[in-house]
Amino acid sequence: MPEDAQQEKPDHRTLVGQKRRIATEGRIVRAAMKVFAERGIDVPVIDDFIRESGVSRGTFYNYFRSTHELLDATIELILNETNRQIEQLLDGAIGPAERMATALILYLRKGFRDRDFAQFMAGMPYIGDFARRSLASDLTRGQRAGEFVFASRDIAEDMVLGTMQQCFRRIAEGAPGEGFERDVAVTILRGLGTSGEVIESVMANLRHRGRADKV
Amino acid sequence: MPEDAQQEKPDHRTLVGQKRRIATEGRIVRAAMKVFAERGIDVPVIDDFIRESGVSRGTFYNYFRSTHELLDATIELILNETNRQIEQLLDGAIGPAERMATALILYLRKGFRDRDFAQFMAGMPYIGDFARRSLASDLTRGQRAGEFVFASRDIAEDMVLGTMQQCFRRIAEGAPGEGFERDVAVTILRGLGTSGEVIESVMANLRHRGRADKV
Amino acid sequence: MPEDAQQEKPDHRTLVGQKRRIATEGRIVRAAMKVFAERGIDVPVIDDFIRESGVSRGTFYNYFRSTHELLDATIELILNETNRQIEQLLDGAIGPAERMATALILYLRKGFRDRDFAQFMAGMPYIGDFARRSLASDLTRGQRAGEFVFASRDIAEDMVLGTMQQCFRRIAEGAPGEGFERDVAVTILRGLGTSGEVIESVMANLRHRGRADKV
Amino acid sequence: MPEDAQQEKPDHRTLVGQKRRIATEGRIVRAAMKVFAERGIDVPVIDDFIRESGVSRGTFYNYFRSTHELLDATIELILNETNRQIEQLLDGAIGPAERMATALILYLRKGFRDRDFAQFMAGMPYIGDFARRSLASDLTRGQRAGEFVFASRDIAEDMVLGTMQQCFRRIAEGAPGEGFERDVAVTILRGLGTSGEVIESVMANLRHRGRADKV
DNA sequence: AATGAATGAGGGTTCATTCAT
DNA sequence: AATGAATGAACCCTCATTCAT
Repeated sequence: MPEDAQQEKPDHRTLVGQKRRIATEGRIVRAAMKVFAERGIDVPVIDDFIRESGVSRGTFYNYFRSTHELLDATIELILNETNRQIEQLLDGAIGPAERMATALILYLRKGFRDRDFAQFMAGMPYIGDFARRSLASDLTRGQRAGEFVFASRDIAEDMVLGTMQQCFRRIAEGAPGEGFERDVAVTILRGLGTSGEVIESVMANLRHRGRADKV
Repeated sequence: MPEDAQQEKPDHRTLVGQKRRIATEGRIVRAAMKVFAERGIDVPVIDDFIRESGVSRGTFYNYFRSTHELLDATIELILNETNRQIEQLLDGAIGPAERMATALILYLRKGFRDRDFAQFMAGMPYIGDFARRSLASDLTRGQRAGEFVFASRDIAEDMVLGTMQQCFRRIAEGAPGEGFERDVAVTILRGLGTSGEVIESVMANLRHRGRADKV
Repeated sequence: MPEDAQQEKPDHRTLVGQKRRIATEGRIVRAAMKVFAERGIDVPVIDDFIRESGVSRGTFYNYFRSTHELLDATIELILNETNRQIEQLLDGAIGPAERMATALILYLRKGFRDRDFAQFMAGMPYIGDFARRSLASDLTRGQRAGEFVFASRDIAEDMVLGTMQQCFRRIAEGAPGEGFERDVAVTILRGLGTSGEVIESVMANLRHRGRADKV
Repeated sequence: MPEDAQQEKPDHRTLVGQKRRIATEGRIVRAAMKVFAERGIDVPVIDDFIRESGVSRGTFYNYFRSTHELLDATIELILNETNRQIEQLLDGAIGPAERMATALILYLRKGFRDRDFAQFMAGMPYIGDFARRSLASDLTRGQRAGEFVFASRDIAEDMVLGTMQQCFRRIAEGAPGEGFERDVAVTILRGLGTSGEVIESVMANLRHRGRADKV
């Protein structure tokens, strides 16, 4: 019966349409990260995004109604992706301080390999809000385990995030010297009140396991 | 009659003109700090500055040819002024760690008293460049004196500046709890590798001298 | 199986297709009347019509190539339908003045019952062109019969149409008082030069026959 | 003293500025009437107004923030001006019916002389709101004086305005025959219930006085 | 030196139209 | 016949900058 044929077709069309939608949205967001990294968050104009992504003006507006909406989507995508990658290498066997050091180092290394990423992280004022979510629980656990000693968790957060942001800026501007990311980790652990012995053992472990070479 | 004035006192005229120039420029820059604090550095438009300062469009352009030029002038003015105030309270009698702690605390307190200032400091990515100048020599002296122990002066700078910027953001968003600025100082000194004893004595001294209550 | 249907009943297929065509076109035009009524004739965009009718963009263009084409079709449909309904109640037994009064009243009553219709009639500048066709012969007959006395048939038309349009506007804006449509008919007949006696008898007849309560 | 000179100058500048503002606003509104007349109220775009008036985009927005705001200003200006002209010729010596007939005729004659004006009046749906103000009191007075006999003042208004609007349309489309405006006046007076004798005397008076030839 | 009306390039947004499925 | 993603021209609006006074 013709009616059956009618039933089937829409499904096929719908599926094809959905796939295309997702592909196009991805294309725009990928391009957006690069643009935001290169030009900051307030300066770029819609034209920059459509030029970089290769879609038309109209298509851009089919997906995002402002650069701000696009920025949110971009941050979400980039950080989720990175966190997923890093989380894979952070299995539960290690203590809070080592976990913290590893994560920081992996983040920075990603910045070394992908200059756009470093610049993106350096320039986003809103990243803090996103990052605090994952940071908070790590700080609490480290404090309970006695590996972190700080008077205020807020200030601890500020220190970690602020330092990381400045370091990303440095990476983006031109590669800092050998051992940079390890030194950053040591500095931050010190600021978190981790004892010298724990710091030494953590850093030694990292060297052995080589975990931090991935990502 | 104006004509007489013209004939008789060309000098007077010039002097008045010069005074007016300086006064008008000051008016614009004062207003600009508030505008930059409230709206960031990329968003505000010329109209915001002339509305806040009360001068006309044409007058604005007599003094600054772009918002960027105005931003530079504003940073210069604000930071010089603040540094001068703080320097008065930092006579040579004290050691590098205490000097560092005092300066940081005084900066933060200024943020507490003047929310615009805190927001301004939180939002300026370029402030780092300016601040590093004064920071560099302090770090070197502290390292020589053995009060700071860090592997990389670059990273030490990043940590100090990054942490401070995040803390200004927190101040701007809403007053943090009691003892905030002292805790920040302790956290930063730890990050700089200052030993626990030195930190304790520095913080105790601050309490006695009460220097940090000024500014 | 669809294939069978194809082989066996090409006629059936064509018929179904034609029926669907007509049904879809009707759906779009119905929706269009509402849209034109609510938003006027220049403001609505294609999106308004496809949203209201529930068809897709592509389908819309299968039927109408512009909103102007759609407007023409809509006017044609609405007025033809209304005229057919009214004509049924206007059998030849009555004289020109009574016929005119009845038609006007029936039109207005349709507006009372269907606010969209009233708004549509109030907002269409082109309706005049359409309505003049049916109006012209009535005016001529009334003049010959001596029930209408006017110097210019053009002006008589303008008066009838203009008054009706304003009255539809009033209906659309909020229901006018009791007896509105009868008063309108009297006013228009007066303007057409109908004598007081004829007007009275016409209006009395209307009351008796109750014809005007339909539609 | 120089200060005096300073005091004087701003005044002069201000005055010059104000004059220019008024002149420019007038230029835009004049052009707008033509554009609205030619293209209706929803179709024209900002470009049409700036092309016709010869000002720049930016200047347009210095005076009006939307075409709607411009339309309001235009209606206000055109109708006030016309009313003022007509009012001069309507001194208190004449009765309501004559006053009404004269005003209608003068309005229509203005349409004859200025085709843009006729088109403007024909196309403005909002003009009714404006015109009703002046119409209302005339109708009331005529009713009290026994020269108008109607059941509903609302409907009387609708009839006058609706008829006039259709007649302006006719004028705009191409000049109607000799005696058009007098016939319109007669038709409207009839619709208002004015007796045949009063209508005759009013129309005769108009012929004698010749008042209606002005404007 | 100060004023503010005028300017127009640049950027934001909408929407009629096409076309592969 | 029906669908809806993609397109880009056309429109809207802002705002840095100029310039006559």
